[in-house]
Amino acid sequence: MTVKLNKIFDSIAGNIIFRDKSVLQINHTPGSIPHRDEQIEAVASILAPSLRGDRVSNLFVYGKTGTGKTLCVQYVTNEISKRVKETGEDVLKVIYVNCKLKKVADTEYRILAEIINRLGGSVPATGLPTDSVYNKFIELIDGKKQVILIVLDEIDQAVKKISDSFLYTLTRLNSELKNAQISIVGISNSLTFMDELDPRVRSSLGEEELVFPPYNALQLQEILKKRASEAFNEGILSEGVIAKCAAFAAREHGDARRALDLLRVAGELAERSGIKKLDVVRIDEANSKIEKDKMLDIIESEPKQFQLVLFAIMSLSQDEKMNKIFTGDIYNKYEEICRKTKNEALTQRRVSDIVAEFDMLGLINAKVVSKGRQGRTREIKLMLPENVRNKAREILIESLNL
DNA sequence: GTCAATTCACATGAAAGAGACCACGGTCTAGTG
DNA sequence: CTAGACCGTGGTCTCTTTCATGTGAATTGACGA
Repeated sequence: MTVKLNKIFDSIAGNIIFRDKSVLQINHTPGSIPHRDEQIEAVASILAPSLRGDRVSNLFVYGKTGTGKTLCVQYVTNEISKRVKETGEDVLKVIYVNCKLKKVADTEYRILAEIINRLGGSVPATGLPTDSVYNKFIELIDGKKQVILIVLDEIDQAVKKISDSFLYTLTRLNSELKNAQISIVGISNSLTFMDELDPRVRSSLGEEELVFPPYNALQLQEILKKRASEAFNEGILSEGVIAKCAAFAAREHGDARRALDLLRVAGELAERSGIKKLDVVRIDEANSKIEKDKMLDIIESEPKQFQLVLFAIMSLSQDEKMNKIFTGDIYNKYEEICRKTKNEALTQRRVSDIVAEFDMLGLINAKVVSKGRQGRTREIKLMLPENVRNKAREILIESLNL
């Protein structure tokens, strides 16, 4: 229905650039997945026994973002559940959980609760002891003979937050089940993730492993061409646009998602400025717009204390004579700002962590340096590009009502 | 001049507290027959 | 008698604080040449 509506609206708006923009959206599932035949086959052959209701090996999938991991696994599992439905036997359930989604599945409890909810049971979002949730889970699935295939996407994020013990519990759950069987498919962005796991978990979880290599520029081009032909109207794309997009994305470790984003945003930009052609310049604009939006989004959605700290950093780096900023400076400035704004100041310990988090987010670049007798600190550089700073300032001033 | 000890200013860890949520079970209250 | 309102308890989760320990090189100061 929404697709239909979109089409109507688009045609009314005299849409000349896009034919079907949704093709470029991240949640779009394409009909075919180029350059991933090998991986799809591998996944399929590992998961195939589930069709007979047999337990399948736990599978572990690595690969950088935008290499099609999630897509392939979802594709295969969809096909399998389709097959199962055709045969009419109810022997398999596939549950997909994205562990990175905050407030949904980023703790042991919530992941479990999410799984149960997907299975049709109901579990409150909070309030129950974890082991009683486990019992409920067992009760729910062990009623009959079946295979539960749990796909844990971005599993590295989850483990980083909550230790690997829950994976261990999950893999060990099979011994408590009389009828049902659980298999786990873990999807991870980090290639070194497996090394950091507890050896017991590693051996039980990593029965099968699969690596998704990044796409190279040529492959990206093909993917883009395919999608672009569906997404854009004829003759919109200028020469070299696709190639440029692919090149950009290939630089970012072959991230196809990034490439598609780039193309979409470029299209939107062209549309908004009323240009009837999508040329190479637009890609550059789109690239910087994506970067900018990403940063501003992060800044805006940050909690108050984080914003205060960031504001302190920004004020300091605006000051010309401060060519190097250290943690101590930030803390002093931060305290001063808190006093002025009647906010309560956090401890230095906490601020130190906040600074570290900004570093992770890429808003700043922090390097631990030792200055001899002057101690050890982080040397901090603000990474916001010039064209973002003013806007960022505005956002901060607004939300902190300075 | 050389070399180890010292020292600074935090980094980094671990543990525990505060406060917000929430479920569950028991008790109380008001409405109903 | 019963449904719903209203606690109290016990659980999770996030953000912090408190207490402890770690750390890399400039500086110091003792030592020997």
